[in-house]
Amino acid sequence: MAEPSPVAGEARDGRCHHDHQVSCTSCRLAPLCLPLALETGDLEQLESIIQRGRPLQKGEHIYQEGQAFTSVYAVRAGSVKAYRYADDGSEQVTGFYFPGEILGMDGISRNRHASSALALETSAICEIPFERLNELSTRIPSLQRHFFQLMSQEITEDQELITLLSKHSADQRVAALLLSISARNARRKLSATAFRLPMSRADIGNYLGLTVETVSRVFSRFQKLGLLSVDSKEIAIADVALLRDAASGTLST
Amino acid sequence: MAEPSPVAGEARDGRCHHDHQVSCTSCRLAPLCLPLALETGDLEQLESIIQRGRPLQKGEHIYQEGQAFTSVYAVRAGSVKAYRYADDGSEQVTGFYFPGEILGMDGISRNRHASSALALETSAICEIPFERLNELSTRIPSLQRHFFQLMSQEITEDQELITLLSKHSADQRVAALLLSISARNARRKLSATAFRLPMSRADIGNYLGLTVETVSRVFSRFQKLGLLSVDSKEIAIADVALLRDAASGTLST
DNA sequence: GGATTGCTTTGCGGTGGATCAATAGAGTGT
DNA sequence: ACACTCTATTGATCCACCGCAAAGCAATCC
Repeated sequence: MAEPSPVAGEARDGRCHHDHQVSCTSCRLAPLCLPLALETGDLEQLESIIQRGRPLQKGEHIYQEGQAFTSVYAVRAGSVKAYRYADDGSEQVTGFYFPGEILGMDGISRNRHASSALALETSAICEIPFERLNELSTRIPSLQRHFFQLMSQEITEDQELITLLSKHSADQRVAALLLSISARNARRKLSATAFRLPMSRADIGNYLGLTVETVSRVFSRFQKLGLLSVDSKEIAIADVALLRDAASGTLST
Repeated sequence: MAEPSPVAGEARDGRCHHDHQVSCTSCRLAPLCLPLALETGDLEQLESIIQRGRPLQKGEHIYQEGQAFTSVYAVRAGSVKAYRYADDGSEQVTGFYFPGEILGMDGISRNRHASSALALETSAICEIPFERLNELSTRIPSLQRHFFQLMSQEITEDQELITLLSKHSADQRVAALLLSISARNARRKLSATAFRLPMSRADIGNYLGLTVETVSRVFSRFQKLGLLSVDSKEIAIADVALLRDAASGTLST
């Protein structure tokens, strides 16, 4: 069976159709640009339904579990933590979102958000009303496809996290998170080796199924082994190769 | 902000638009019926793109990781295990699928299946070519919506598994899986208290992030405590309340 | 039937990460 | 500068689960 061709006209060089950088913050479409192929007219329509909200302060919620679902959201600047409550009332962090990423798609199935999301720092978030996106999608097939892909990607990422939680050691989990953040930084043309973690150790531990203490210990050990240098939330990856070894479990010491 | 109204004409009583039971196997649309509201003409169109494949034997693959993505699949009879490979080559079970459920949606994002799926027993699987579904969705808005919902549901379920793996003990994980299977049986009008597990202990352990031995020990303990009776793969839930306690971690002994 | 193979159960010792506790540091407001 | 609070680090102990090993049991094949 023949392989399906990639979406026609898909942007390939990390620029959107406005010829903006992926991480551009002036274009309202920024978070959607990368894999999107649209006619100019369609593009204007899409742009018109995206609402640019006021900046959110650290700790402010974008939406909360159980709230009526109306929109998905795109991060334009800052960072976001998504979490849900387990039956025992404890918090479970389900993901971190950085500029150019979409969140809130777990609310579609029941017309109600299945998780909460809050800003980890002062952030700019775009609101994309889902009903209008839905209508637009029926008229613009490539947009429909794009959203199917975004949701599918979310599924894939969740499954990767499942694998991480199910099979990997504390070292591997922390290494994998750092590499993931590093890669996402690179995608935004930012430094892949030095960055600031916007979330607390507690959030990291919660996300990775570890305690704060274990996360802290792993950071200390990694520093001692020369994989990276840690200054509270400032991380500098010193040896990517070793860090990859740590992530795959093949680190010697 | 007003709450979005539910999809107009949505089936509410567990019957599809052919007035079949949810679990009907004679209707090719069975796995899609429950939440679907379509005009008769649309229904025929949808039915015409769904392909009924030959029965799969136990162990046969529906698709494999890395294969070109062309279709999603609906289970009509039997059961399916989905799994992916971790970087170290070990297997990670990401889900079990029963009649009326859809799988393969993780392949959409990269036009390539992100996981493999195989029949756990002799099974009937419908193939739904995604390109044709895509076209159809642009013409039938409620179908588009329905597929968004299915994918969103997959995300929610993955996140529930993440919570399970991250925060819960072996007892809680096993109890949760049994309750999930029980609930899915009930949805198909089958017994919620007595059923046969189609998957091996190894699969269960792999899915839940536990070893075979631990799974086996938990089954034995649950039996000793009178929560259920276990005869290899035949499970009979003896005390649902206690099992729920076990799932929430409030089991006394 | 007997042998082979694969799956499940049970026992026992080891260990990675949780838990408890104490300290140190960073951030915030006065 | 101070006190106060929140977050991070480090140490010591403990336990749930893993890993190995052996035995029991079921299905399949010759």
